[in-house]
Amino acid sequence: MLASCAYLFFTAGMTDRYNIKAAEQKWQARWDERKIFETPREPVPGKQKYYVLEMFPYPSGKIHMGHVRNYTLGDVIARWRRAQGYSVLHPMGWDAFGLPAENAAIENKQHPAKWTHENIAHMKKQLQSMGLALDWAREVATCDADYYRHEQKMFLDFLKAGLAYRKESWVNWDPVENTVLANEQVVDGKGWRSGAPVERRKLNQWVLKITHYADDLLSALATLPRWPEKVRTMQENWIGKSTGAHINWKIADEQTSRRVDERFIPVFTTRQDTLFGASFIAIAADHPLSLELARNNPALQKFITDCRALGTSETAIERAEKLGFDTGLTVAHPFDANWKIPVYVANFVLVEYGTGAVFGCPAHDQRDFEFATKYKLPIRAVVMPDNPNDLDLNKEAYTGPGMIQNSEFLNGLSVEAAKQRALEEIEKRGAGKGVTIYRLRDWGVSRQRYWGCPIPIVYRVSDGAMVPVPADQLPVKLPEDVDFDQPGNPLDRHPTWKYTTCPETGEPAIRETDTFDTFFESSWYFARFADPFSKDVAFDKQIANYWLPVDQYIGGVEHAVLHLLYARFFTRALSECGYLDHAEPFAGLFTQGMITHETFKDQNGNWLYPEQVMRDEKGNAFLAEGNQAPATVGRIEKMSKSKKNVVDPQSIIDAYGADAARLFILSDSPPERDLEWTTSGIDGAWRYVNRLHRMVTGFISRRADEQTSGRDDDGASDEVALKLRQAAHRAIAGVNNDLENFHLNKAVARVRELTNQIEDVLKDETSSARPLVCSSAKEAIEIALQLLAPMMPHVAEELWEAIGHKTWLAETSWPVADATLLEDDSVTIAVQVNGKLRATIQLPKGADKAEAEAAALAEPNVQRALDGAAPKKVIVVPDKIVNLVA
RNA sequence: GGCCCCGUGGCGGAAUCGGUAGACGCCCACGACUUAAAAUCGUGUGUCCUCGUGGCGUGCCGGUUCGAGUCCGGCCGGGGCCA
Repeated sequence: MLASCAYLFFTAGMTDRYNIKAAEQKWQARWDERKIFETPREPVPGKQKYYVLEMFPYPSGKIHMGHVRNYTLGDVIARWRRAQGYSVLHPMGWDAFGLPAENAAIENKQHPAKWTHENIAHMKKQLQSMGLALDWAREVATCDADYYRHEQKMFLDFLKAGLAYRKESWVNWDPVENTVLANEQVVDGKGWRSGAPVERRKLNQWVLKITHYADDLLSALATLPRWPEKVRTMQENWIGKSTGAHINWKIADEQTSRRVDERFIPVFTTRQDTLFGASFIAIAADHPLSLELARNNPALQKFITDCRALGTSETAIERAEKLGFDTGLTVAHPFDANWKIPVYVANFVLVEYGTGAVFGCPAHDQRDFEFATKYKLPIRAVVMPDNPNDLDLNKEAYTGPGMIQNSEFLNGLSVEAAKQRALEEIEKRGAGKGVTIYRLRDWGVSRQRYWGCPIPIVYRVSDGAMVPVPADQLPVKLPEDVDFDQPGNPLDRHPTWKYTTCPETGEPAIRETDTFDTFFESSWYFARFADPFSKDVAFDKQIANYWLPVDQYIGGVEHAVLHLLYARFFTRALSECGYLDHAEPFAGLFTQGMITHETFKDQNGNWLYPEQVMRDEKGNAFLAEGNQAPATVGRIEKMSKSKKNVVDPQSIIDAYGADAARLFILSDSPPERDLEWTTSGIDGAWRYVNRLHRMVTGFISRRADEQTSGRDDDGASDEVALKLRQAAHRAIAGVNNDLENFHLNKAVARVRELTNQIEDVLKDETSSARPLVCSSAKEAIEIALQLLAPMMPHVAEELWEAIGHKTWLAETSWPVADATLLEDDSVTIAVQVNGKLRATIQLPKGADKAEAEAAALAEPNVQRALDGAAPKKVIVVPDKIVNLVA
């Protein structure tokens, strides 16, 4: 295989070949030694700041290709902005709390802290071998008490500000991870990491009041133009603002109601315009009224239990059969007290959403339609579409626009107008009021796990009072002596840590044994990076204000409604508590695509690693070892350990070098799209690194020969030299534009094109021997190296030095394109006849229309196409095109 | 079901404002070098034919325009988010 060939050549240390490993290590050591990527603690006067950040990694053990892509993208931006003269902050750290460390502890009897720190050490080495321009002096690991003590303080401040509270609620319980999950962490009814179906449990937990900012989080999306539209839409949908009404339905049958005073079922709706189409009320299984009625009703009790088994996921509920239980109760219609409507307990109503009760209008809601059909409830059309054929109530509900009918005072109004009118009437009658509700729920942050940040709260034994640990007693450190012999949370069964005294009274108290959701740590790390040196505070306010928001944040789209929403909330909450003066953490966001790879299986259907498979000339796959039995090639999918379609970045860096790996990952595919990892792709990148090296070192040695032989300029025109200079300066302008727009694949293509042009010039030995051509070739080579420096920093530095520079490229400012070289004084103009290309002509730039027309008509091929006739019409776009209409 | 994004050579992808479609790379073929192979270098590479500065060609059908990959309408296919 080619990969191994490349490796052989490389390790054979052939003298005429670029020694990748030696050069990469040399430059990494030099950069490191002089600490050139460390950002000064204090803001640099006279320089504009630029904060580049990639989502920090979980220290799982070793880096994967997704990391390589993520950090290469960020590094290109950081190095480029740095060369442009910005004061760049480009830090790195570790999202170090989390479940895998505990699982490793259970499996290997190794303490999570040890496991985590060993992984960090190894992954740090790996990242350093990529040659990233990172400020390692600011490295943080969120599992260190020096980090998490500050978030304990934040939590106390949130508590004071009313942004954190404790409540008993139905939660998503992941039976595999043995912990609670937030709504955002449940995907299709399954745990986002474990994939296990979540269960509903009622638990006491700590909750952050993200809903306090629901409206702001939604409307401020408009202030983030440098975020992908897709992510903004996802957050918008997730927050899910809807306006409607709360309507109180009076329970009509007083006999079943125990109390004498009036009782109501409050219902939330966005379709008050269809109130006259109501035919039932449905309440959630866990609605207080359901529970009350179930006390004396075993059948209802069983129905409620069945509903709970369904889980909390909206999709699961949507797909399940719509089931109901007739309570026997009826309620009075808000617009007609004599109109009695039955009350059902239904499995499709969620107690957490709205009021946990809805009114059913079967004609205009598909869910209600299915329910009404099943329980033979009336279906009454009150919205008439413009085309009456669209309304077929034997088949399905009609949910589109139309005119209201059968609705007394609403008749004749449009849906929108009727919503308004109905709301006025509801409020006039005192039957309810207009409200805005959100789908967004408050963020439950308690996790029943050890490897997380302790929640700084104790519960006094005497009276059960909940007492925050005073700020001066922080951090509440995780105990180190824990065992994982039994399932469950080791903190909960810890013999001493758990037992403490109340900071207020000195009485016995028990610590909160839950820890924070690990999304807590990642919600403020970007601010800590601004000032990780502060000991007593999370960060200096002035310094954090200076660096924030992050100018360019880069990471995977999978965090669109998790981390990115939490971080936006945290930034607001921290600002409210006096830590910051910002609302938004990330001014620019870029979401990269996944790395994919072919999948392989053996004849028994077992997944195979790519290195276990060889391909013959026809592309047939077979086992590389043993009996060479045929293998099947499957779909190209996201690299994943379970499908074994992974390539280890370390083996790539070892065999091809970091530059080639970086170049390939930047080439071809636009960064936002998925990138297919291929052997031929990395081979191509490797070839380019060597070709560049060969070209430049060849140029250097030849120039040395010619200087000693003292050849003269033969006085010929410098057309070749000019063309090359133009190409180089156009490449500068082009690459700037590409980087500005994150089109890194195009930037790579542009520099490769420039390299081709330089090679073409050098190939012609007579012209390239002329001093003018030679000096322009040197200029073009230097520009190419400067443009390549952000992408392939090592080989660029190596050649920059070889060509005679004493200053490093990493400390050289970005080249500036000479405007006079960007424009040509003659242009190629396309000549079309009836819109079809028939010729191209060369004209001086800015030639007038008559001149262009005359030149176009003079072309024989144009005359042939016109068949001798004069054109009926002539369109001339100066310097671009001439179109002759026959 | 609703909303959004995307369909360009054998492949990944370019084409910035509606103005020369296919930059750059991969694959492949042929040639040079070599005892040979690899590497390297060179040439070709959308498609069809009558091999011409020829016809056709950017998922399909239609429209706007002197001119459409690009704009508009409808359809087909893929993906995402919400139901």
